[in-house]
Amino acid sequence: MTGEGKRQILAFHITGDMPDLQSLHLQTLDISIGTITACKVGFIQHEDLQRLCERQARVAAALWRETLIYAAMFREWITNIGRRQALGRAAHFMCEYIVRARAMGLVEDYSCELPITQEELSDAMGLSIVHVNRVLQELRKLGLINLESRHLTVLDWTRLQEVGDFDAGYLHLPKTAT
Amino acid sequence: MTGEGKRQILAFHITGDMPDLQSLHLQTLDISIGTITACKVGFIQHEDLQRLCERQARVAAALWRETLIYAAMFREWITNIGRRQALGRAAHFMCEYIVRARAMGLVEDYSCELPITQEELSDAMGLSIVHVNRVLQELRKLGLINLESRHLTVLDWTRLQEVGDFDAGYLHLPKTAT
DNA sequence: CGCGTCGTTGAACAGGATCAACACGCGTGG
DNA sequence: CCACGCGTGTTGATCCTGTTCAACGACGCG
Repeated sequence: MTGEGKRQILAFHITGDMPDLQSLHLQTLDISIGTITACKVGFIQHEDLQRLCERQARVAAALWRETLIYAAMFREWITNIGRRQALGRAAHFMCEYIVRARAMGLVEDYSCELPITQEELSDAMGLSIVHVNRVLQELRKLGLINLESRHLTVLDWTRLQEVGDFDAGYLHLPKTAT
Repeated sequence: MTGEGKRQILAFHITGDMPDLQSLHLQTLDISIGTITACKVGFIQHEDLQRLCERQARVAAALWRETLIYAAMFREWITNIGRRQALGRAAHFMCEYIVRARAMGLVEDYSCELPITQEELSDAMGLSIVHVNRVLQELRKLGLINLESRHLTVLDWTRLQEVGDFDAGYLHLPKTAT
């Protein structure tokens, strides 16, 4: 939250993600984490994780890698918000979301759940609610996506990527998943 | 660089920083790194660093921590660009820069070198050059900073922080440095 | 049935972008 | 030594993308 009371959403975590890994080696938590759907959450104490990492360098490297990929996503969001205008920004978001969801096995035929309200989308993309609404309509009108009742279907993957100027490289997924 | 040819600067590194740590555990580099001043750069092979981290869990944790702090800065930039308007955005940038510079011992009396052109600033803050110019003038007119010939002086630290809605917590510096 | 959340729409507004000049300092080459 | 070009900073005018405000409709749930 900004001092002015504005919210910025920094990431959406999906099944299998470890949201709090970002603060593993930091004393204070500089963000807050919340759920937007019903969730099953597993907890691991930081101390336990740290002790594990001390003994198992391989595990440490894997988790470290995970945090680096999140950093790459943060960077991509910076350029998305800083340098792309609303339509491309939204398209880019949809591309990222569906690629990540697919990597978790949540996508069937370019179609997946998107349990995110337009208000949350606006706080993630640095736009107003009203404009998010209009941009989503534009994406629908262009025949790129179908989005209703929390369900996203990508109708034209190639063009959606073009509009969103999207390249999945920064997600560092195994090639089979892309 | 965006597909449209627009540039987004994601971070400025100063003396003592390790710019490429972000790709230590990633195969492909998804960003590019350049210098904007004359620099002395030391190189360490990723493999050497990885081997070191395998044997020295302490070192690994310290470097990992470093990357996490960068991730925290990326997050702060997202909210800065996404949710603050130009004046506050610039003020926030100046606050972050001078705090980081001070932690490296580069600040004397709220004053340090800022070898960054307005064009680079604009690409970092997601603004146009012209608007950066005007916003900097505004900060000067408000008596918050003095910025000329690559030299930044903060004239009113308290108010600059207020205008920039700045809290140094996310930089995770030792308390003595703040 | 009533209420809250979410999505949608229209109109007016504003923050910042874009375009086009120009000023200034500096290094380089003629 | 001077002219020139380049990078950088600055200014004014106009345009446009996205915000804000305000209202309404649809839906689900207690």
